[in-house]
Amino acid sequence: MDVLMQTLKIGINEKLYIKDPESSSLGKKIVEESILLIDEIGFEHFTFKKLGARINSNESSIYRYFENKHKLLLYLASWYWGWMEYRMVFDTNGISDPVEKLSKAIEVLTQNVEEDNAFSHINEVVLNKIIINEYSNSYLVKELNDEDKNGYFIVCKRLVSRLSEMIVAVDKTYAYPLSLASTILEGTLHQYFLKEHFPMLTNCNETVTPTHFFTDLIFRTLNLNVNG
Amino acid sequence: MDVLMQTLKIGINEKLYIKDPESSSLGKKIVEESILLIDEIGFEHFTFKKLGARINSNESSIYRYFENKHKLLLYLASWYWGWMEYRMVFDTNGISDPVEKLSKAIEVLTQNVEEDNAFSHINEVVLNKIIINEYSNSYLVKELNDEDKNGYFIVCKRLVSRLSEMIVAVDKTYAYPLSLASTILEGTLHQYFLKEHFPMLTNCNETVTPTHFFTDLIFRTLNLNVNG
DNA sequence: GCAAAAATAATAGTATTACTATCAATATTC
DNA sequence: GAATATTGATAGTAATACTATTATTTTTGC
Repeated sequence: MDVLMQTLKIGINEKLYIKDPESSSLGKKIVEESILLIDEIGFEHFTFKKLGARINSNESSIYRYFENKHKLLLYLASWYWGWMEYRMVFDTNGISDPVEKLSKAIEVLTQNVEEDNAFSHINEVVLNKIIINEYSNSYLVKELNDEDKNGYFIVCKRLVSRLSEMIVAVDKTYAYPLSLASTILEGTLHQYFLKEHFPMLTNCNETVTPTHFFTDLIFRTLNLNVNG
Repeated sequence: MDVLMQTLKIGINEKLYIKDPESSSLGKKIVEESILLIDEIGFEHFTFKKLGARINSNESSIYRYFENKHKLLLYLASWYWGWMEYRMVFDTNGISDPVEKLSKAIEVLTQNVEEDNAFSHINEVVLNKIIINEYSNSYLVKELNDEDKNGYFIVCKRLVSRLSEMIVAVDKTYAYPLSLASTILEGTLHQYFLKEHFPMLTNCNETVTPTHFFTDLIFRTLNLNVNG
């Protein structure tokens, strides 16, 4: 990432926070350390009290940024998908061949996540671990009404439709571009999860990556030659 | 289901319960009504106290069957996958053509769930809804040690490897049979979830089913003619 | 049909969670 | 330097996720 990018900010639905955590150093610390703490003890055991103790702040101060821990997880997930979208768009921008473009998009979306220094208070590698392990905790929620859901998951929706459009650009006759796109995104998280926790349920390992599997899958499905 | 089947029982890892719920009428009622209550209020808000009130029994009595609500969900998930496995084996048994066999297996695993009268105290339709909405709550758990995990998820593992073998039988050269099998199972749940909650992220709807999508996907991937 | 054993119910109690409310102490800014 | 905003400390509440104890009911073995 070059210097131009140092003021980049991933836009997040304002309903997800009470006070924008990007607007103060306490807010950034809340986001930064919540990622690490959720990774360490799991979302279920994560509490604002524990986070407060960890950052030498107070439970009540954290509540002034986020309504509850669930909204905080939604915030982190939103950030993650916004970041993925930005990288996908950035890395495929300028590629005119639709096949090459789709191939690159799949690569960005399925490859192992690495640190991005453009966002110093967020550890993308650990955030990725959280998303793999806890993402479904964020959307499996009876509480959310439909209006809110649409707001919270708009990033995800945009990412799926972008990918779906790239699929259509490669094969106009394919009947299930949205389903294929959402399967790739969810399936990638799942393959990484299995690789870590139930390796006998996947062919992914140190040498075979989810990128190999999904690139092959997409190219076979859309009747293209594999050039992954 | 014919009369022969009336004594069928889906085998479940004994570590998942303290006292076998199939062994008493209270136990069966716990299982039966927990499915309905989890569906109604969501797993997060489900408590043994509420369940006790609903079945006119006592919180403490339920604790004698299940250690906690999480183990109960694992029990239900185990039952579900055991039941899916049994139906898949049953319905594909005797089909000798590998392509036809795989096709039938995909159909059983991806189609809309219907009531199975062989198991009177379990509402399979509602159980399926729970699995779609709450399944990942069961395996996203830092608590489980590896030994236990292997015990709890053995059914799932068996189902994935059976499906994977059917894939290999159709195409010995395909490099990712396990990943494809696990993607189908998880992906099916996800497509049903999207169809219900985020219809703009999937092509599945009233007429296009996950069975269509996945049958097409598998047959294209394994270079076969679609005959779904 | 009755005693012993097992299962269930009722009640109480504890530590933790997920907050809300209030007020005091610090920073910030104008 | 006063006014304002932010953060911290403390207390309090209702609900959750249990455990323990004892009472009551049901089952079973003879």
